[in-house]
Amino acid sequence: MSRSYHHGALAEAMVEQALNAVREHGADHVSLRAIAQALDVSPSAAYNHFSDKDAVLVAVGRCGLAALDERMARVLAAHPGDSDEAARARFAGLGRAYIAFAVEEPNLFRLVFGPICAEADMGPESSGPYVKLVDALDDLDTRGLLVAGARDGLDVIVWGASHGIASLIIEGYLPREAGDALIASMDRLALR
Amino acid sequence: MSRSYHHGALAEAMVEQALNAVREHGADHVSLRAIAQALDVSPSAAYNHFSDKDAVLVAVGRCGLAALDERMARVLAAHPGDSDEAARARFAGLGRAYIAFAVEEPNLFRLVFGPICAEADMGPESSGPYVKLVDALDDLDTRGLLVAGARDGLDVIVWGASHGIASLIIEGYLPREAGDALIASMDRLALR
DNA sequence: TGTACATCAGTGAACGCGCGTTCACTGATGTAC
DNA sequence: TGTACATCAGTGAACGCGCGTTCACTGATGTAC
Repeated sequence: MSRSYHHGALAEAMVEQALNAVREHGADHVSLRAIAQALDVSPSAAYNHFSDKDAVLVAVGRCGLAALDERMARVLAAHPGDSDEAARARFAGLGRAYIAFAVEEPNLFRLVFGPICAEADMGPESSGPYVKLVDALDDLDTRGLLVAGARDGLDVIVWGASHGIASLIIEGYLPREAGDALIASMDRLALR
Repeated sequence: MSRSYHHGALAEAMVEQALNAVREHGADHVSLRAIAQALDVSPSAAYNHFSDKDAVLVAVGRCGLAALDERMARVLAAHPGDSDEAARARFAGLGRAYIAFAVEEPNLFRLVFGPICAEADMGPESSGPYVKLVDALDDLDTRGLLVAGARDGLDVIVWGASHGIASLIIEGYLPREAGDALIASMDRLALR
């Protein structure tokens, strides 16, 4: 009960608090002061752990990216096995997971793929999600499930299309169903 | 020279000034006061013409959307005619124009497709760019240039992929060449 | 076990800022007779 | 053609705000001897 002078894990607590604030209000409307206040800590306490506000947001972005990666990992785990069917399911599931993440956590999605995190070399190309997509496509290709000649550049199309449709959905330009339509169309165009 | 009391066309001038500010610094870093100052006008003058700041930004967004539409119209005009080749060139050109707009005017692109303009029912689905894409795809389809069964849902894929890749390029997650790669891959997958 | 001291992680007051917006006002313009 | 008046489009001062960040400080903790 007694609040000790030293918080003990302020850095983690601030990131967690900031994460919730971002999820709810978007990264643009998060302030260090509000986070500090929510944690009953002085506004300047953050500076013992972070160089500035953006550093906190980047940490939040890392959490967001990890959450996306975890969703994708869960999908892979849900469709194990060596069969062609499982390989197809993994591919479709990854796309759905990406879009679901955007729809369910739009503010986090915007932060993760927005300018603040982009500047922090936090690129998804070098991390989990992209690697999982590449692996899934390679798997399909190895199994001869891709249309002839389709593999080349397919990463970029699939990522781009998923990302674009996710963005357009969360801004209200496309209906939610566009996500499923995309998966179906990609299957039809690239898989045999 | 003599600055008259009445500006004469303040609304247009503010939008133009705001447009330049958005292009240069991004919509997030534009302030009404700075715009007013640049036009040698009091900070409150804007309120005779706009209900609030967002109204100015929406007007800027409309300009941005018009600029995108004009680019696309220019591409169509550059490839006139009834031949299959022209139809393919129009389709590829539209995609390239979309991505070029994003790359050359990233801040405008972000504003046009961002939350502020999305709230203002300024959707591109109901306006020039999207209609041009649909027409180009219908044209290809009529000519029998699409892979069998590909037309359905293709608008969404193509728009989504273009939008996603454009976004990922301007945030630095994909290289510029990804745009051309996308066009090539879409041709390969959907056209015959 | 006790003590001196360095370091860590907080405090809280303040700086300095720019912002969107409101308000009472006034000069300029247009219109009706 | 001249005059009265309504309306339009500005002014400029002020309100009230929250923000990121700095700074000198101090209480708590850990370590060496």
